[in-house]
Amino acid sequence: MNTLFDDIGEPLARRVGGGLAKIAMVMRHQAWAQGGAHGLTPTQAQVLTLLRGRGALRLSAIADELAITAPTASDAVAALRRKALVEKRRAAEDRRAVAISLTPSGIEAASGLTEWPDVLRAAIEDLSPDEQALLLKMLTKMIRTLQVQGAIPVQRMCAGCRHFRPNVHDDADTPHHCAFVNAAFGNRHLRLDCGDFEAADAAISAANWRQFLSPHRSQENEK
Amino acid sequence: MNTLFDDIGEPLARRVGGGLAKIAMVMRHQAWAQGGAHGLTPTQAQVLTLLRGRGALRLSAIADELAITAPTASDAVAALRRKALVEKRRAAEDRRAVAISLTPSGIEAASGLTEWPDVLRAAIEDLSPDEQALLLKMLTKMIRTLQVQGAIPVQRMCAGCRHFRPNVHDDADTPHHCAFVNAAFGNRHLRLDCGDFEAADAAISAANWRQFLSPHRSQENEK
DNA sequence: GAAAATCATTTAGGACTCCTTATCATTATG
DNA sequence: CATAATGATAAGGAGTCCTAAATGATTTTC
Repeated sequence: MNTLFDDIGEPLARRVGGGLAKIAMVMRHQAWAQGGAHGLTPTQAQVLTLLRGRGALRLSAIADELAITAPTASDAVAALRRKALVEKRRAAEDRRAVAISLTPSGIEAASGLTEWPDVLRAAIEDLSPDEQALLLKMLTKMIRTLQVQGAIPVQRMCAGCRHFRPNVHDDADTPHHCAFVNAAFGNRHLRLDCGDFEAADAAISAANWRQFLSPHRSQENEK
Repeated sequence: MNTLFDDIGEPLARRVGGGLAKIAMVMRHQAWAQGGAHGLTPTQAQVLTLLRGRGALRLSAIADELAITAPTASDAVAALRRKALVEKRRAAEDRRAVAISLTPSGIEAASGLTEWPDVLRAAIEDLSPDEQALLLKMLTKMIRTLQVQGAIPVQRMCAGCRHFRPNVHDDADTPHHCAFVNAAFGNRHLRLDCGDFEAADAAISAANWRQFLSPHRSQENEK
């Protein structure tokens, strides 16, 4: 079982990390190229995309979501305000805070951003649908781990959602269930940013997670 | 077969891309945090790591590998030279070019960089070994696609190497073969940066690739 | 209910990243 | 040999990203 290759070279996890780093490099490069066409930097484009999906946000929320410090976020937002793509208003509930939202031209700019750089899309679509579904599941796992570790803020994803019922159906194609829309779905449908997300409490979330990881519905089934 | 979820929301490839983007975000954030401890920026750390693995390089080679422009690479190298971590020498063969190499303190700094940020390593190691092997295979595919498209320079990876013989063994655990070390290996052993890499010519590379993608050794076996 | 602590954000300042365009040397090429 | 093409750098500008130190606004505490 063990081969020559198991004992030499870098450990598997490190090689996987190296591969992810290369993908990340391409994404960063693409982000510059794509944003440049619209006169936007990667960070600015990210802010726009974030606001498009989430509506008005605090500065601190933007900083958290993008894993940057508040001053950096403030810089980026100021640049966008200069370009009249966002506007700042004092928040009603907490008048220390500001609510940042897209202007009409910001909405337009953000929608133009949706188009993905072809190179990366091609690389993803080169994988079979099954592989893509599997990859999505693995990414979900990794992101969940990062979230639990506190490396990124809570994501609005199926894992961690109150409505998520992993591996409750016998159909191998669509084993999961979403209680919100009351429908079965599969790994290929897993979401990383769902508008209907509601955080589950810790105990449920942890139980769900175990259920998601190991599809063996041993005890449950016998009842 | 088709469910409600297939018709609403973003397409699978886009969600996968979104997941990769989140991972990329974490990596960038970690790169700042890790480099900061050594007084290095992410780009500088990348240059150091690259030189550690590859020895002396031209400036243009560094720029290509990191997917940045020559001026940017020049900036980063100049910053490293100021810190006495690299040295520049005119190349012997082409006196327009410079050969950039690590100084003793550069070697030391580069080896300190090897330690990965725990958060991401944990996220990868949270996947089962089988999943990691599968992920590595998918990353290999994606990187190969990017390489064929010209988005990144030729990588010194198994896919594309003269010594690679994909799916020639019946053993499901180690189906591939490396003619250089003359040993069987599996997906979990795939390399993205191998010192023994030698580029295969286009025809062989393409044939290998098809063989790698579809493990059905139909015709070959009957001979 | 005024002083103190806390919070959300901004300023200030510095090192770099990244780009485009332009300028040198040096090889190639016709 | 004169005209490309190439490898690297300079100049210049917008922006990223950080830490540390202000501002205001809002709670807390005595």
